[in-house]
Amino acid sequence: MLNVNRLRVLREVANQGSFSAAADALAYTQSAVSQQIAALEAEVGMTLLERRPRGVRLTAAGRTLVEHTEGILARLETAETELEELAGLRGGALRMASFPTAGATLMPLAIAKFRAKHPDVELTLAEGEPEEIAPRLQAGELDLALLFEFADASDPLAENLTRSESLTRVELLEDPLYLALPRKHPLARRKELRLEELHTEAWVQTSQLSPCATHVVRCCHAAGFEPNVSFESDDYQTVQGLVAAGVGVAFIPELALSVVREDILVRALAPAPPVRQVIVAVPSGGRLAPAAPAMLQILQEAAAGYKGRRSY
Amino acid sequence: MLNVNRLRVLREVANQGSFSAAADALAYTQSAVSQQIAALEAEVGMTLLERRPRGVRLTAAGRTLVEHTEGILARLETAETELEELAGLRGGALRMASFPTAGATLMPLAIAKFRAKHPDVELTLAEGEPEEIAPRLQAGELDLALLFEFADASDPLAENLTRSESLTRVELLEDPLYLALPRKHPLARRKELRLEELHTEAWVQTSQLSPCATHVVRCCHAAGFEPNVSFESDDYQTVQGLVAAGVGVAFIPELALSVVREDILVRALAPAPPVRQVIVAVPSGGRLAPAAPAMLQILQEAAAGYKGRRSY
DNA sequence: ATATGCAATAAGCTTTACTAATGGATAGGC
DNA sequence: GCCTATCCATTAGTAAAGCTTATTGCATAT
Repeated sequence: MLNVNRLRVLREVANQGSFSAAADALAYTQSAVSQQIAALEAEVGMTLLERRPRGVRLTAAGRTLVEHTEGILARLETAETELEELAGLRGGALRMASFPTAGATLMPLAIAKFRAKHPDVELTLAEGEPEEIAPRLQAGELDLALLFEFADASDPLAENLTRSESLTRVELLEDPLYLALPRKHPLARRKELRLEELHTEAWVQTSQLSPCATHVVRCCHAAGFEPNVSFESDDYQTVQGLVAAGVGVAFIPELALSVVREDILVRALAPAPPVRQVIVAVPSGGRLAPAAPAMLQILQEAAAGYKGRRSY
Repeated sequence: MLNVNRLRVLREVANQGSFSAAADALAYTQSAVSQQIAALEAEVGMTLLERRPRGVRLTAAGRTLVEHTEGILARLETAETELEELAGLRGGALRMASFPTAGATLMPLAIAKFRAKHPDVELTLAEGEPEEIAPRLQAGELDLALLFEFADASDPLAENLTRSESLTRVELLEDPLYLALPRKHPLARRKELRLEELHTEAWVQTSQLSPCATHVVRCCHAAGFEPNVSFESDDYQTVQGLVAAGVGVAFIPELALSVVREDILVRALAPAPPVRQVIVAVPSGGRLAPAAPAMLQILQEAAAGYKGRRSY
């Protein structure tokens, strides 16, 4: 049986008029295209493309094959479309919310992917802290939420979520916290730091009662000191600015480190860094939005792209 | 894009009613089928088959997909058929000839494969020694011939073939010669033998003037002795019988060893075994039969299956 | 209870398919 | 006429896909 993916390559070459252009269009290398076409020609035992100085042209055999390829690919698309209709991904909406950091990193990626795959589902995204979002999900105002919680802590939100019968939680990603220091800080030359070594520092934090701030304080207590909080901001770009200005040091989660200012340094905490668990929550059972599983899958793929790329 | 081969697996499962049966039909293992279906279901994000105690049944989504699959595969076949028509493999005939050993081994395999792929080409096969066949090919009585020649020798046939403008030769396979001994022969315990050690033996050979016999004699001369030929037969089953009966020892090419009698032993010759080169000859250029390239390709595949399975 | 038929999973290996790097041919600029 | 840009082919190395073997688990029939 002819390999349909190779046929798709052939069609692209025919459309573009050259191997190189087809390679660009398919996000392949020219070599890959050349090899696929060579394999296809070997398979059918004839030349499909006439090589000419400024590209290629279809032979009679090639033309025949491309015509059928159009039909085959069209039919494949029809099949996919029908499946989407069955799955309810044709029309409808998906109301989402996420905590701010993910809203700036994971979600845009996932939304772009989802749009490409299911252009007819209307997506909306709200931002908010976990403690605001969870109730709205339970109330049916949202279809899918991106939350976080601290695994070790007796986090009341986490308790609520795990117990709740009406919500399903899926662990998406572990987001470790790193320490941000001014570039000139004396401890900055070390690759790893122990929390105890920072007991004399001034701290920049997220706002007083937020789970992140609470957790930072708890960590410091565990390390035997009370953090001296000099400033608070819920925007990690601001936090980076404050650290750079020498106002203090700060914990910043990896997801908020997609952009790191030149004038600060990021260091891992030894032995084990504190971690916040990023989770997706959706209503259980019947109240699950048709598009939710598809979005969940895409989120998991996007999250996989974030794993194992810690550079600090 | 959905993977068409997976769709084909799905269709087979739907037709057969169970993974295991589909696996048999496709010459896969049950595991492979299970994995392909699992991958397909992950891809579309829904269950395609309902698992039931005595096999599986299609879900609505599965049914949709199978219907389109039928169309897609049908179109693929149409494409292949049209290509065959273009290549002239629709109708027409291919007149072949081969030397006897290949006629009993390689050719049946190749013919079966070719028939499956191009059922409308009428195949004929004659048997004969290279020296009879080559002239008939040149005369246009044949479209494709399987010959052999001895590489080291100043083989007049080989000379003729390489020089001839009207024939194209393709090297197909190297067919090494082994030594056959009666099971009780004193030298039989050794794994490899040197030709010199056999100068006192009686020999069973192919008929006097055949290229094989000539070559054996030449080898013996090179090893410094004149073989004492006690018997001649052109049928290697007969040769095996004569060796078993203790009439003498014999050279037998690997291709003739697909069946080896229990009461003889086969040994390799050290340091390098004599080899006969199996080649395919076809008329050059315009006189090439349309079906010849396809058959050549199939022969090469069949020959690849013979390589590297020497067990002696 | 046990055997049987079927699917899922794990681990290992082979094959396929891609990338990167390089070579060779041809047309067009200068 | 030579240089250079533009293409395709080829080779080697690597990552991913796909297959096999072996094992497990489940449900029904004996």
